[in-house]
Amino acid sequence: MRWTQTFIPTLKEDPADAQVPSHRLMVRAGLIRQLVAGAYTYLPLGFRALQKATQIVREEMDRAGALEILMPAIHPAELWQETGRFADYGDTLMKVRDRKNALLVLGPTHEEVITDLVRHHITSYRQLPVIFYQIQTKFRDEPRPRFGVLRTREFLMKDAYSFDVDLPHLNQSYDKMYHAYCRIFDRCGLKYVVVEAESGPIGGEASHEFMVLADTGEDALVECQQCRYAANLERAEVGDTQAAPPIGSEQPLRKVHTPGRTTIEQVSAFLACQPQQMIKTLIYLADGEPVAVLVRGDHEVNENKLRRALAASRLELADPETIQRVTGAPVGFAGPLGLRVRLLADRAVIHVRNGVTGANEADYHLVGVQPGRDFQPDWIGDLRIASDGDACPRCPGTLHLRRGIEIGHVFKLGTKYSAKLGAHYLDDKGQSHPIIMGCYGIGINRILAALIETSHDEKGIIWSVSLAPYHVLVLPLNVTNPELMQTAERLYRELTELGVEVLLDDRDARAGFKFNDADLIGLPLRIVVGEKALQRGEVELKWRHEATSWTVPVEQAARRAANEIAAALKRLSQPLTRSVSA
RNA sequence: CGGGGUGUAGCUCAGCUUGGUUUAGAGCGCUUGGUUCGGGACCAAGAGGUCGCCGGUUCAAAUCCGGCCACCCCGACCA
Repeated sequence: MRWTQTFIPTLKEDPADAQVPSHRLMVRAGLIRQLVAGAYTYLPLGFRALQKATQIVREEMDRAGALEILMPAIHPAELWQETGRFADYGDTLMKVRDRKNALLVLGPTHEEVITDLVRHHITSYRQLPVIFYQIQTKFRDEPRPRFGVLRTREFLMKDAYSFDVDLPHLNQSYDKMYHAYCRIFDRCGLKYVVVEAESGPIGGEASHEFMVLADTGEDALVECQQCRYAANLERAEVGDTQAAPPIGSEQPLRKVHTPGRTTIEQVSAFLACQPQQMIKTLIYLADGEPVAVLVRGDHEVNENKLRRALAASRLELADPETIQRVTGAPVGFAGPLGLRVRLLADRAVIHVRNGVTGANEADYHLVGVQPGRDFQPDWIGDLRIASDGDACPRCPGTLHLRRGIEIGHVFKLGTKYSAKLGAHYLDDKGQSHPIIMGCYGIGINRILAALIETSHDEKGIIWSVSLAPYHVLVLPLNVTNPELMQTAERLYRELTELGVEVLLDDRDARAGFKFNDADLIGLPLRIVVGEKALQRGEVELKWRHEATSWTVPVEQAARRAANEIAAALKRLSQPLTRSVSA
């Protein structure tokens, strides 16, 4: 492609509303333009990159044996009401009415639609297993679209759904998808972490997220530096912390007046103690029944863990009236001593010495509290949100808090949808069972944004060879010099014949201008055709990600460049074998 | 949905506080001509704006007031 024949509106200045690097650079490099909040047009360069990502995903899904289909974006609302998700999704569902005033949903995901297909057409174990996938535009009316292409209301997603006869077969399908995901992201040139994620009904390691580490990421995760443990913060387990050496001798229990001090900050400041010395007591309603939950003052309750520990389906913080009734004190003065409800404690609490906690009496706290001596929890375990520096649950290492961009998610669904929608199969004995499902998503747009987010410099984008809109930029320094242009055209022709994707910067512009645009759009390999080198019969090659260039005789240039590109692509598609935690 | 901010030329912004010398401006970009030509050149001449929308106040509104809309940020939310 010739630059003058395509449309690459580069910008010298940063767009005013772009905050994160990927957004800024995608706009400046002429990849995208916004239409409304959370919806972007992909311009030629951006669309080519998107197609590259799409094609890699498609090839690897096909390789894994998944079957590509295309489902509608408009769904009847009734189908969503059948699974209850019409209400669960709430305002995030985009809704439209047709001319008959029937309510339609713009699909945010396709469990309902695929399960509807399967319940009508798959009836026998002989038809299983099967994995369907599609690459299609999804719609979610996000409360807050942001960060350019990272969180939008309309986005391209690869979603796949597996159908199996039982859990062992589901695990096989899951592993297939997991490995396909590793291949996909390796080929894209992304550096990613696979983390355990909240798993829902099946439990165990039933869900993994693929994260690209970036400070601008919206997800928090922890990673162990010694072993391979990594988990979404919602999910992350915490190892048992060693007891801190007791400070001084064990003190007796004492009640102190703390008028109006109800928060950890207020009490710790008032009593001149550390938040980690305090025992925070929270009253929850688990399926309507009050329970008391203890965490250290500097920790937060992880409600997912609490829900599992209680085997509760509904969990909420108690209202002030309930707290008054259970503790005998207003909010802010609850403590574990003397409570008549079930008492659950996070492990860190039992290591506290000379602790501070509420006295279950307005305006009073207790100091010198010794867990074990002064109260005994009914249950002790991991209940808190992991924090930076916590102990790894798998090894003696330490957890580090990181931020990441979620680019993929694999999930064992079980029978959640097949049961509700009646997707059953008959086994070899004629018995009917709900089909066991898994679902597997990849945000295609996020692949591009995540790559740019983690692969750029102050000049612009640094594409991986596999996602780059073109492999090579041929840059003649002076288009009015026929000799330079003949050489540039020759390289363009030869490279194209060798299967290399080339962009020829045939604009009549100054060298510096063209160099800056070249760095901005970030094609992997640049070939400069200039007068000085050409007098020696040479052109100049340079990788975008490297600082130095080298020269090659004109006759060899195309072949050499083609070999470099081929080698780089091959390197990406022969990934290191990664250890799998599934 | 709560809190905050911004809407003026294709882009980035000034002008608004204190209404009228502003016939609405600058830089970048764009067009034409010339000089330049290996890291975002220079000179000259141009094209380009219902000042987000609706209403109000006023002799007079980009500027003051009210309503609405859009976009951005923080939070809540995110199978």
